[in-house]
Amino acid sequence: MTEPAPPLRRDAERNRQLLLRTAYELMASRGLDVPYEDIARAAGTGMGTVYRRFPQRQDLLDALFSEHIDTVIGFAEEASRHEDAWAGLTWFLERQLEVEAQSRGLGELLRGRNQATEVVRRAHERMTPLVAGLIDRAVRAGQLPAGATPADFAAAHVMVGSVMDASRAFAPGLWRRALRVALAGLCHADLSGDPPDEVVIDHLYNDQTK
Amino acid sequence: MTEPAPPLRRDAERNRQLLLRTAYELMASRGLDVPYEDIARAAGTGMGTVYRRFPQRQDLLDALFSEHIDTVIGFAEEASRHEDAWAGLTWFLERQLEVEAQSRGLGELLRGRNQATEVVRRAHERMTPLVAGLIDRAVRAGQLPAGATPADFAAAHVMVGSVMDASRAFAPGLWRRALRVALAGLCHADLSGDPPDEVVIDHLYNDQTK
DNA sequence: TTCCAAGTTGAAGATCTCTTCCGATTGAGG
DNA sequence: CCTCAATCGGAAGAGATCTTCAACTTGGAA
Repeated sequence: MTEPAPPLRRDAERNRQLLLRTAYELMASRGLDVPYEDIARAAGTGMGTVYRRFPQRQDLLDALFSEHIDTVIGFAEEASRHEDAWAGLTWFLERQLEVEAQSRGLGELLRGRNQATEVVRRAHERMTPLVAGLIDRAVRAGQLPAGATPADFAAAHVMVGSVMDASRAFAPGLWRRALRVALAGLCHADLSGDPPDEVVIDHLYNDQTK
Repeated sequence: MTEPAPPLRRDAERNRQLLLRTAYELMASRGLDVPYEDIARAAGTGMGTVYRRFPQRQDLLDALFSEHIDTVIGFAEEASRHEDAWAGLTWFLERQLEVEAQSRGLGELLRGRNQATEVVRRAHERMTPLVAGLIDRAVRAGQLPAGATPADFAAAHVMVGSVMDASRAFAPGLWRRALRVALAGLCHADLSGDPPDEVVIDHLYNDQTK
């Protein structure tokens, strides 16, 4: 299926790596919308080089973040094996947010504030059932109120992330306080009424309303 | 101080009102960043007319939203007179978010996702002490944990607002569930450690990091 | 009715970013 | 060393939005 992909020329491969490092740095601090021209200038190449290697921005995002996303998937898997379901859930959410705290761009990607990459979509497809399993266990254990859904954790993720984005510049640790609030809220709120539709979680993470 | 402001010619005043109505509608659904050209076209005027009446976007925003903002300030005042401090806080937050649910643009303004207008800044200066008073009372009444600050409510506001923005298109009522989570969280979270700096609340609402 | 200051319009220049493209350069096989 | 396909660089055209402005129109006072 996938083309054999002939190896790059030595100089091209060097530029590719350079561009990836440069783009990662820029997106970590400025978010995903860094203009190609800025990336090229910071890397000392021409724009054409960026476009040749990454014709679509998605190509760049995939190359940049797929390993980080795999890391997050790994967190979900490890969490799902946790004996204490609630501990697993909180551990997972905190790990994921810690990763996002390191890179504004990755946060935008994981929280769907931009067009979701196929890679991100698949990641969520992979993680949602694991989270759902943890939630079921936590509810049965009386750690979470009945009615809690994966969409509630997605919403909590978005909520804490919004505080992170709003405060990154002047209070980089404030999101942890917001996380405590969100987690305590999930435990104690009445979640019995109008359960979020199944598809809400997809929309929450994949909507392109900007 | 303020110029006597000579009355507008009849046709100009008519256009002004038309532009305000049109801009309000567009910003309610699309947010504050609607291009002037779109407003002009929708109102059936030329762009020059919009610029003549509202040379800065701030002028337009002030004219559009100041009365709504006064309404919200009124909510804060009414809430501060509530006998039950916690009930006052929840009532206020819910009223404010209901208003924002009606207008995406107003939400962006009140939550500082764009450059804060002077009007908005003053509104927060007005409301913060009222909220602080309610919080003090609620803490003394044992309704809130010690350590709760106005910044925590600002963060809750931002958090619920982010869910509102992310879900407006496909689940317009989802924010109420997020609000229940946030409020329950404020009641039950440990807020004793590292209290947010006094200025955090200003940054949260007024930062232009976009 | 006349007149002109106030008002209106939309083209046009400025910016910003995206995207393409072609002439110039270069790595690596022969 | 030679050759050429792969690669590079950056100018240039396109699209979006902002902002200004000169020519045209009109409300309303005299």
